[in-house]
Amino acid sequence: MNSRRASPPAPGKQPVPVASPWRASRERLRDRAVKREAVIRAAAREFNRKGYHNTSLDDIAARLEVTKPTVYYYVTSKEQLLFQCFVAGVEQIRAAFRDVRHLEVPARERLNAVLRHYGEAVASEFGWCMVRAEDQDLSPAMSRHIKALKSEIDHGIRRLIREGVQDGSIEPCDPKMTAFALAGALNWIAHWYREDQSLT
Amino acid sequence: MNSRRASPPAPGKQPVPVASPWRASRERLRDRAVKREAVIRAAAREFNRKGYHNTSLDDIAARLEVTKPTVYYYVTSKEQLLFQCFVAGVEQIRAAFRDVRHLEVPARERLNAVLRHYGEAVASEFGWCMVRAEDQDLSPAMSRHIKALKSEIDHGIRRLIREGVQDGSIEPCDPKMTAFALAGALNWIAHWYREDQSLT
DNA sequence: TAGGATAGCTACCCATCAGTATGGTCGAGG
DNA sequence: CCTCGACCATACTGATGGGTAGCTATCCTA
Repeated sequence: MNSRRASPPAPGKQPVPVASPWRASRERLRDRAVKREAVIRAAAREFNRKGYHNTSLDDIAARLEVTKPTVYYYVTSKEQLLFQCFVAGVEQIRAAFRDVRHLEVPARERLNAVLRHYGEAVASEFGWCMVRAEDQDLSPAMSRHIKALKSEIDHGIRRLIREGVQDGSIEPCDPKMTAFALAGALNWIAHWYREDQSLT
Repeated sequence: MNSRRASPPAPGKQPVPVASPWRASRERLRDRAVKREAVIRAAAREFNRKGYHNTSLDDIAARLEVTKPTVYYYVTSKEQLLFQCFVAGVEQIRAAFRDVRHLEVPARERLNAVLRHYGEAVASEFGWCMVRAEDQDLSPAMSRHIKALKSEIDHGIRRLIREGVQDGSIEPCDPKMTAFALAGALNWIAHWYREDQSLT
């Protein structure tokens, strides 16, 4: 459909507002990590736009103005690409938990802070990969890894709810179900990522 | 991977607990509609288990102990299959709205009834197709159709919330955001469809 | 009992796409 | 200069899977 192939004589006119660490072969950066991260971000953007299965590695490569083998130079498989996007998204939430851990405020406020970061992470470009990525698309090993990360976050929320109930800042409720409902409501944000309203 | 091909001499030993309207060629039913519905249900089950893109039409056919062209005898494409699953799921929720419309109880109770049916629909075998089906997987025409159906349900929930706020059975809130949160929390059920607890 | 309609199967086509073999280019160190 | 290695492109493979052509079997009707 869309013309790929960014040949040097004809640079094309693709809608690529995102800066690519490659640009011209002259100014190639040496830094592997930077480029690898750029690959993952580009993959997340494309997955976000078209879905995992509707995105080919050629698409991702074209978005970066390189070719598929270049992508494979930085990641080993498409599956790993999705996995890395997932981890990047989850890491934002884990960071939120760490930031809040040492605060000396009621659990209710800590929960609010975590949920706000949670919502922002879900609304970010990695949000799709976290929420809509099916574990069926991943190998059993990676699926287990992801389940563990998700479970860690879930239990973190439950713990904050329990603490909130204990210190009185949250009215009594079932932590398990409440955590499910909260996570569900926030995850749902990833389905209408259009505006950036923040709420809690 | 898995052996398909249900040849007449060797019926195989697939785990097919679900009754198939075909069984043996001797007792073939005449009823097109029944079989068509069976195809859609089988598709929904497989999509639910393995995801849309990880399910081939051969898988669905094998589950019914028929072959792929037979499936195509009842539906025109895989896309239409997903669409039909979607419609079947949404129809359950629309029915809930119709059932409740004429009740003479506070809006809060009507909302609760609708949400309960909503949750049950999401937890059903069509739940996945409603919640996790990406509109990217469908043609623009079908995508519009689905968006319209979703929007209808969303506005139905908002209307109930507004009415509840007016008659005092629901505390004041932003109907739009509240509807989003409720739908999100319930849709999230489709991600851990394991137990059948009911809650509101 | 011929003929048509229904319903299903075997065998195939072909587009897509993940992943790779191979070779070329550029910069740095000898 | 001249190689070595990092980096990237061209061009391929191989498999999967959506969709189809065409044959066959059964049943209903005239």
